[in-house]
Amino acid sequence: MSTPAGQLAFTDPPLVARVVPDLTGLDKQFDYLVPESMRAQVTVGSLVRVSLHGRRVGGWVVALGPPDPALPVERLVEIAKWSSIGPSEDLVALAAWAGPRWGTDRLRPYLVAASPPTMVVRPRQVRRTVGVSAAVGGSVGSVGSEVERIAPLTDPLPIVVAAARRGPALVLHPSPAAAAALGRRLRREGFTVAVAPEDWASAAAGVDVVVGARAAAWAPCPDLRAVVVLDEHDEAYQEERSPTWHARDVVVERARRAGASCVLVSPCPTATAVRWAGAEVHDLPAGERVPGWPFLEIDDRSDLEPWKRSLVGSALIAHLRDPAKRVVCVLNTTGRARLLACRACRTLQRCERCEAAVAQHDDGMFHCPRCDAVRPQVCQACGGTAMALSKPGVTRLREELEAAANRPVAAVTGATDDLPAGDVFIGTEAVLHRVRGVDVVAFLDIDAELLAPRYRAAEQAMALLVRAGRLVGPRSGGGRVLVQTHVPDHPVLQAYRFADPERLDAIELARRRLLGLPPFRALAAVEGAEAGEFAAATGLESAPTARGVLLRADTWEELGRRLATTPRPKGSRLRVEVDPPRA
DNA sequence: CGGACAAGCTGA
DNA sequence: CAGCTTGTCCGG
Repeated sequence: MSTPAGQLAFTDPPLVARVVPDLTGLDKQFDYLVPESMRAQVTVGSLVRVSLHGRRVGGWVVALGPPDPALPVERLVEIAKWSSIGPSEDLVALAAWAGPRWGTDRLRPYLVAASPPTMVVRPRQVRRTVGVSAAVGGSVGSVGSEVERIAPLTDPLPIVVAAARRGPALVLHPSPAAAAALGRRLRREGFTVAVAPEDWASAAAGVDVVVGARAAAWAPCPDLRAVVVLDEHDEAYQEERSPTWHARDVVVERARRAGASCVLVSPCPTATAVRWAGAEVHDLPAGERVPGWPFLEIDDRSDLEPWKRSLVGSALIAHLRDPAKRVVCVLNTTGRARLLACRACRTLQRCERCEAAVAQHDDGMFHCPRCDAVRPQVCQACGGTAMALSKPGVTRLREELEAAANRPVAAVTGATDDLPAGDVFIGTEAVLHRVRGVDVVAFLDIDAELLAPRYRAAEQAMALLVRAGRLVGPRSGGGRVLVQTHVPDHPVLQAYRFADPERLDAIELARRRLLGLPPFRALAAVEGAEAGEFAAATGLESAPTARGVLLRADTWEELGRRLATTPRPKGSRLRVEVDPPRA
């Protein structure tokens, strides 16, 4: 095995590794010499330690090859240590694709997601039970790329099992806990399963199914044959920090490169998914579809005069007064009120410093959402102290609901630790993640979601209604979702009511195409003091927004490439969000 | 990222 | 001009 070092130095050409250091804010790659003793271990993707500028840092090998002619071998330092196996070569290549796709030239965020949580010396061998089917003709492109539109209450297990039978499969679920539970069910079906990220070593060795949440889009899965994305519409699939990569888009590309099938499953697939699938959007037959959709009760309040618009309507009161019912009320306005007017002089209350409309928090004080100024509840025009709450929040509504219900009502916010006792709750949409065993979920102001000034508003509202529907269960069980609305004919409400979300596809795609929105064109939000300057330098179509600039291009590739290659203004702290969820 | 070194401010 | 802060550069 060991040969005199002197001989090798003459016979073996030097091998150079290009290394991405694991340092945030250093988006550069460096070349290192691979020592003879490490040649068997160091591969593309390996986690190594190298000395950089006098200190030891971890990093990833992203390429191996002969020395760069511009950089003589004598100037290179040897890799100090091989630490762990890492992402496979094809995942390193996928990371290189993802960089510009989400507007960056950094590989690190993706390599982190693709790496084991703890060092792995060798894959942990687990036997596969399913034979690897022959690769599909060697041609690149997905086989069986489709959207499966199931009902909110339909069990997706048969779709996952079918994929797992096809060969090594990667299955994503938006929630880590649900992904782990799905893993247990698949084991009971007889498959070998690795749950990402904890079973990274088994996944790398090869199992029947790798299952996990968003980051599992980057989990190892050798010989990948099938990909399944469950609840494709869920926003948890998009990384909230920059780069804002989306797990669905990552696995769609991954499947395409591997020649694997890819199935996106959802009761309300996004416009992106529907356009991607083209003709391959499959629906359940009506007989199976309708029972899987919860009952939607629409409280049409469009005939009420604006000043009579209490957010506690008669349909809701009827449910509240039924002591047998557990009711959850959803309102996405926190604090006491988001908009207030003086009862005496009718002046809308604004910030004295910056003129923005002030909100009233739980402490009763007026807080400016823009400049954070605080002042007591006194009208800036006439000194009056009585206020009309034009846009009341959770705190104020809790009192009103309690009066209407004649029983205790608990407010549940993101900050609430333990779920309070009782059978009536009010909170922002976070409450839907906290409470279970519910008879009625009531959206006090669904219009705020349906008509929100965000291009994905309709799809996001539908997702919210689906989540609520899963909480109340099937129509046969008596559960119901109640919406109070001034737009009872809104396509989202009608689609839900008739268990027929297919009708939304054409409407949504036409609107997106007309307005030049994804999936037809590409969008990015840039925020920060230098956003305007940077936007101009990209040469892209730009429009100012409240917090910065919105950039547009015809394709994600062009948008991302310009964002990645345009130099940032000197000490700029820019926030770049490709496909911003709140735009 | 974090160390090295240079340029700028303070105090006598 | 020492002593310190703040900024810019750079790493293989």
